[in-house]
Parts: sequence; C-alpha cells; structure tokens
Amino acid sequence: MLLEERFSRILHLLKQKGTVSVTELSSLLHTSESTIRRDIAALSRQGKLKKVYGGAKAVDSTILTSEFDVQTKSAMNVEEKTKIAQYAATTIQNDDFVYIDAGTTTLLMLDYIDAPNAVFVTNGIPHAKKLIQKGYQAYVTGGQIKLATEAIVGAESVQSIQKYNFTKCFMGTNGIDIKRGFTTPNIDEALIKGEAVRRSYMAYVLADHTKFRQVSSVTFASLSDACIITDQLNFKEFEEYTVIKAVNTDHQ
Amino acid sequence: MLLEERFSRILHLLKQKGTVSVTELSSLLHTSESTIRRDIAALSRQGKLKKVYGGAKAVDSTILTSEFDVQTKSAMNVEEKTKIAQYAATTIQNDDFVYIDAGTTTLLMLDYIDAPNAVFVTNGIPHAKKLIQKGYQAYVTGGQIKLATEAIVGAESVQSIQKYNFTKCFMGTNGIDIKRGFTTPNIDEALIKGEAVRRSYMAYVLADHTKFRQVSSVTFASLSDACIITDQLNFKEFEEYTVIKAVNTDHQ
DNA sequence: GAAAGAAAATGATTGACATTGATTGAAAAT
DNA sequence: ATTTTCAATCAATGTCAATCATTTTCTTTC
Repeated sequence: MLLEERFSRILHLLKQKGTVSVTELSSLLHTSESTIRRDIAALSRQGKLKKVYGGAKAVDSTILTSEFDVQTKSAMNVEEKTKIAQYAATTIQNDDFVYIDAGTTTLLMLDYIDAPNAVFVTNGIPHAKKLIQKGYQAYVTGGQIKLATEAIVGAESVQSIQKYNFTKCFMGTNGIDIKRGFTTPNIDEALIKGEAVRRSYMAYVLADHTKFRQVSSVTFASLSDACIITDQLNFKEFEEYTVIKAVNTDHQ
Repeated sequence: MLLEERFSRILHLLKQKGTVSVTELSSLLHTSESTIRRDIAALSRQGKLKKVYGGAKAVDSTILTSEFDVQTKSAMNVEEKTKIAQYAATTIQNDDFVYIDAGTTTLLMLDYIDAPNAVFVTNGIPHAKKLIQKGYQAYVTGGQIKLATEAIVGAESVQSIQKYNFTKCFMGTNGIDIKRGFTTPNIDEALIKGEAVRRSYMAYVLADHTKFRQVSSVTFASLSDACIITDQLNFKEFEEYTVIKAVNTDHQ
C-alpha cells in the first residue's frame, strides 16, 4: 500500500473515531507498527493530527471552513442578533471611521451597512474580507491570529490601532454587569477591545438579552464607556448607567 | 496504446481510487514501469495529479480552491515548486525570526518547516493560519486585505513590519531580470516585499525556472539583495549577480 | 509512393536512494 | 515492578531518475 494511501486512511479513521491506537491501525492497514509509528510522526509534523501515547488524536481542523465555522455557536438567537445587527448598521454614516470588533454579531451587521465612503478597521479576518468584498475600504489590525474565531489579538494588535481615532466602534461582549462592566473570557481579546473603545468617539456594544447580568473573566470597558444595542431590556437598573437601545420594544 | 489514452485512464483510475501504484498501473495498462513513471511525471508537471513515492495521488481540488483562487496559476510546475519549497524550509533554524511573503510558493514551504522555536511574521492570511495550526508563534501584518490572494498589503502593512529585524525572509516573485531585479505586477505588493527584504539579514526569493528573464511592472529588490532558490538555472549569467541555489541540479 | 533520416516513445538496466519490518534498550504508563 | 509504547538502528526490499538500445512515428528527399 502506498504511503499516501495510508496517510489518508489514517486521517479518515481519525475523523470518524477521534482517536485511534497504533495497534489498531497496524492490523487495520495490514502493516507493521514501526510503519504506523512513522506515519503518525510524519502526519503530526504536518499538523494533520496530534500524536498521543499509544496512538493518535484528531486535531480540530478549521483550515477549510475559513469563513463560517463559528456557525454552530452563532446559530442561537439568530433573529434577535439580526435585528440588533440591522439597527447597529444604520448608525454608520458616510463620513465615519469605524472599528469593527471580531465576532459573529458584528459580522452580521456588515450585511446591512450602507455608507459607501465609510472606512473600516477590524481585527476579524472574515469581517475584513466581507467589507472588501462589498467594496469598502477596510483594514485589518496586525498581530496573532486566534484560530477558533479568526480574530487577531495580542499586544501587537493593540499597538496597531493606537494611531487611529475612530468615530464609532462596534463591539461584541460575553457579559454585561453593572459592577464589572463589559467582560470577555480572554485577556488578549479584552486588551484590544478595551483599546478600541478608548480610541472611539462613540462606542456601541452589541448584545442580546442573555448577556445581561453575566460576568466573564476580564473586563474591557465599564458600562458608561459604551452604548448598548440589544433586543430586549429585561433589567431596568442598567438604564441608570448608560444609554441602551432595545430594538424590539422601541418605536416599531 | 496511445499516450493520451494512458493519461486519461490513469486519471480516471485516480478519480476512482484516490491513489494508485506504479506496479498496478503497469499491469493494468500493459506497459512498462518506465513508461508509467514518465506518464506520472508528465501529469504531475501539469498539476493533474500528485506524484508520491510508489505511485500517484489524486489532487484534492477542494482544498486548493478554498485556500486560494489562484488555482490555475499555481497548478503549473507543482513538482518544481514543491522541491523549491522543501529546500527553502530546511534553511529555517530554531532561533530564526522569519518573514514569510504571501503567495502559493511560500505557502507550500510551511509544510516542511521543522524549527519549533522559530517565530514568524507574514502578510498572508492562509500562511498565518497554517503556522498557528502547526503550533508556531505567528503574526500577521496589519493593513488592507487583497481578496484574490488573501494577502495584506498597503502602506499600513509596510509600517507594521518596520519595527522588526528578521533573520530571514522568504519571498515570491513574478519576474527575475538582471537589470530590473525582482519584479511583481502590483505596486502595493512591491512596497511590502521591498520593506521585508530590507529588514532581513538574509533574503531568499523562491522562483521556478520560468521566472527568469521575466519583467513585471514594479521592482521590489535588486538581484544582489536576495539569494534565489529555484529548480533549475538555465541562464548562467545570473550567477554573476547573486547566490543561486538550484535544487534539481546541484549535488542533488 | 518508397527509402532514408530525424525525432519521439518505449522498455530494460543500473546504481542511488527511500521505505519497510524486525529488533533493541530506553522511556512512559499502570 | 511489570507491561506497554517509544525512538533508533539495521538489513532487506522496493522505488527512483538517468541512461541506453530498440522500436515506432513523423519528415524529408528522391
């Protein structure tokens, strides 16, 4: 059997079962354990699988599905998110210089933007692609790519937006809490989110109603730093601290 | 049997089985192994299949198309490009700080890099993703995304690498000419390529033999600025101007 | 149209190189 | 402490590109 054929069969088996042992592969592919070990080592070097004691483990490959692999997560509350995104998009005007945060909610709003001369900066790869595709002038920040979300984060990216002064920025968040403000689970993401908010004349946070009274690990801005665009506001106490636009209830 | 008939039967078999060995083809098509080898070599040069040890593998067109639109262009000279990429990868050592230019040739070389502690900066989105996935520390430059190639270009990107001092950089090129140096069709690409070469202690240009004596619109470096890694050197006069490594001919 | 010559394709051979499976002592898991 | 797994090594086998002689195909010339 050809080396390449073994490779693809090993990878195929991994995709099915998640993990597979050297012994198993050896008998399944009718070849010696030595060879299987060598194959696993080679595939591991190529990053196609993860070598573990006794066999191999599948590596979650996000290479191919470059644009929409976050769909599963974003499938929830589609309607609400869409309404939020639509409203947020209308706030962008022709002379705006806008920062768009990475994430699924902000990705949605790009479809509804109509401001041909607006200029965009974003740390989301899919966001930049989409904007360019729609004919907008769009820039990505420099820095490290986070594979799962295709966001660019880290000190490098923070630095790369420090020369800008945005008229508006649109951020996602994982939690909104009166005392802890806007929070996100990752410290690198928090850093760039925070910097973007500080460098914007107006900051908008897009969040569906499930995000209220939630706290995640790292705060990137306090409530008073940004307006919130949400679908419905169940907790009136938040209104004391910042401007909140609830797209489902107000006017229409 | 006609040459063209063998070609199509080989490709047909590949489509069915994914991989096929020289021995198998030899008995199936009633012809010598020598001929089969020659056929496979020819088809591989055309990019219709991938040559592997012991036989041939079908080209996985789905992977290529999703990763870059330049399929047609990149399909040619696959073998040569791979050899160039392989050699280039071996020059990267563990303590290197490397700039990787966007483009298909440089994307190829990432598969063969083995230097766990090397750090990478690139203006190619697929490049950054691949490097991260392989566990390397990798950064993307900031700036404007070019949709077709998923490269980041423009003044912004030039500025974002100006703080770095690379030990090595690996560049693609569209033309190599003694008087005009290394050239590329796009001025934005030329700007960042040029800056990367200037900021590197060693610069390597990866180019198959078809690039020699070609001139494109914008020069990004002169011949003496970079070593050339190529498959075969047909024009000896270039050797007067820079160091050239031809991976096919030299002491194999 | 036939003969002669040139060019291309083929098959066999060869030494160099790559892959394989078995073996071994070291390392890791239990 | 025992068993399993591992990487390194080695001999045997399989595969490779290069070369050459032979055959086939295409041109040229008469």
